[in-house]
Amino acid sequence: MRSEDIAKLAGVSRSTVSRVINNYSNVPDKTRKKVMKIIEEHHYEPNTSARALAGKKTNTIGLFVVSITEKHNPNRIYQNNYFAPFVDALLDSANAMGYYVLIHTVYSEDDFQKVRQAFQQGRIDGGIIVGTENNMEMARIIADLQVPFILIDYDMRELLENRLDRNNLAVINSKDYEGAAKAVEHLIGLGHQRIAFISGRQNTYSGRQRYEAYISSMESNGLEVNKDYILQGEFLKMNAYEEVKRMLMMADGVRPTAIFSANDEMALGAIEACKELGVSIPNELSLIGFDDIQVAAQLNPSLSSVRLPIFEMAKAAAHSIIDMCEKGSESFSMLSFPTQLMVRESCQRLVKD
Amino acid sequence: MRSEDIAKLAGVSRSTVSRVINNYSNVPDKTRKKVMKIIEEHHYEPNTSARALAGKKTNTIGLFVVSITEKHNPNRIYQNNYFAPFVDALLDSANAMGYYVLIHTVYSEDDFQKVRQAFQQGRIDGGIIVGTENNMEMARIIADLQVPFILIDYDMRELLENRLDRNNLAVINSKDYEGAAKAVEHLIGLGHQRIAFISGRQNTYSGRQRYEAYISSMESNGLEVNKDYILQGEFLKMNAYEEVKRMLMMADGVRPTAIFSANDEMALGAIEACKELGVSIPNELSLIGFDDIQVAAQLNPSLSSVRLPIFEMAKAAAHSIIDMCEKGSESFSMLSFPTQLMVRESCQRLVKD
DNA sequence: TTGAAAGCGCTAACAC
DNA sequence: GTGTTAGCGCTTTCAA
Repeated sequence: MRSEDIAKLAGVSRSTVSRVINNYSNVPDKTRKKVMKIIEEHHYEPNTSARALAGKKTNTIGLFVVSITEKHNPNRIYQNNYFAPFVDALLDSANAMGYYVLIHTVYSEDDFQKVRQAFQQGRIDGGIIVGTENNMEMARIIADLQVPFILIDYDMRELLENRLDRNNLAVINSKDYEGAAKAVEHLIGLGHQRIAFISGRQNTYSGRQRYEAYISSMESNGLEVNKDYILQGEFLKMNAYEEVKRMLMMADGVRPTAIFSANDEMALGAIEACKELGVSIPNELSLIGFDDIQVAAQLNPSLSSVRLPIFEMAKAAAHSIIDMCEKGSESFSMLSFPTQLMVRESCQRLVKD
Repeated sequence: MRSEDIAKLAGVSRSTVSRVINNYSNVPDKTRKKVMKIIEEHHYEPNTSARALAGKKTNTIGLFVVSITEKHNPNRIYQNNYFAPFVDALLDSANAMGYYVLIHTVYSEDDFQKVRQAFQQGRIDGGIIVGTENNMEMARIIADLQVPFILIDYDMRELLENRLDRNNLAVINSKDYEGAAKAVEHLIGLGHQRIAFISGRQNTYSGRQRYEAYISSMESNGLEVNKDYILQGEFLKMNAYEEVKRMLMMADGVRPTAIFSANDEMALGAIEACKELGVSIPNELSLIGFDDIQVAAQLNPSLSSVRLPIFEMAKAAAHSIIDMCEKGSESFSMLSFPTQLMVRESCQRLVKD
């Protein structure tokens, strides 16, 4: 069934059918109704390719999930408690606004070509990029596309240094720095002074932010930053487990009394290490994670963690990209969402002895 | 940059460019190379809409995630530990085969129109439907589309009764019945006789299968099926929590010694109820769940559970649908994947007293 | 082995 | 207001 068939049945021309479909004002109510009736009766759907070819939008946005370092991580990105809800909320919002979402994973630099391809092939009107790395090279390629795009969790400073604050480009971030600072301050408030930090990957914006917040919160409170207390966890549970175990076994006399982990996944590794060495949480060691993954609240003791407003971010991303697709954007924009410290059982006031 | 531009630069006609792009055999190596060079130099990508309009495939498959009963459940489908890895694996496989994936959620009967629309608008070559319900009405609509489609976890008997074993249609299931039977037999093997069951939604295939397996395993082992021991959990943690609490408080003298829960989510509810009532797992009560969600292994005590081969199913779905899109299918097909019982700490041999 | 030309289903500029 | 017509960028007969 094509628009011509509808036209014939309704006794009008294809142009009129097109005008009805596209809600043009210059068609009288009577004609509109007549045409709509036929359309509905026959479940007619205009062919998207033909519309796109004739200059219309595709009403499709691309979501590219970049996860290069995790290419060989069995615990892939959708298992990842950050991306799953992000994808969920994004689909919800986009679908509710009548948009389709094309999702593509990017597990290698090569895969990244898919982003460009999806545009050049005319598959999508705009795109969103979210991932475990925030590669400026990629950001530049995207910016050069001159097409609506949203970057999730990118470093504004780097973006500005590279003059990537272009039109049709937007950045949506969470306030990781603020969240991490809250976590460290909370521990300090409980009397802790020897606070260890399990670091994430430094090639991610959030990894760097959380690290910087730890350092500066310690320093601004006059606390010593002990290098032995800074563990390289790479955001991976396994690494954190090994590192925490090593630290607890080594620093026997002067163990830290608290750990701030740059994500919950690594906090789980820390918990395992503690269990193995018989170190009690929170009695002997307080622990705070980051991300507030689902398990956090279910653990025993439940894990304090910094919650990111993933849903709000995804919703904002959907609205923002669709807005840009439909109206274009005359400016660069940036949104930054606040975090929330979820205080649970894994932290305790330090008892002086 | 259009094919005509490439043609001019290469000194050939658009037809020849098209032949090169589509890998036709009747173009000499020399010409092919010449054209390819220009294409690569200019990062030319043929417009998908134009190709589709001219009769080619879109190389896009649709993934429809149906979750009608969960429309208002804050803990939506992607949080769902079943769908997240399914989506992950499907994307992986499809993308690796050069296919794009269009994902759409279906939260209402109305939304279901999107499935039909996606086809009629020419957005996708084939589709996969996965969800929390297995509605025969929907299956029929899909079958009538006469287009490559895969149904995940549908009841074959119902499908056959409705004569929906059509060409271009395939079903991929997990052996829930077998898995549930294994779980119950395991408990029986540990000496349990009073085994309670937390039931899932009966409007799902897996919900029914797990229920039936429980009943028949009990009966075939000569054990009494006590109606008070069959709890309506609806696959929801909250319901399970309430029901288990009610049962434990009521059936005080003759408490069950074991519980088989139709999913892990509900097992978590059971754990909470036990904790509250001071019932020790596994000392006083053994517990097995279903799905083997990520938390299961991390709980203390860790939760025994039946693992579904989600990844394998998703991979099979991707391969199968792409195969159907490319070659069509002259028959109906069905694949059924085995489950695996993960024995952990939440079950104990019954000590006779 | 190659090119010319028709056509896929739609939109939009133009004419009436 | 409405119809006619010329593309949009590609594939694919058909003819050479």
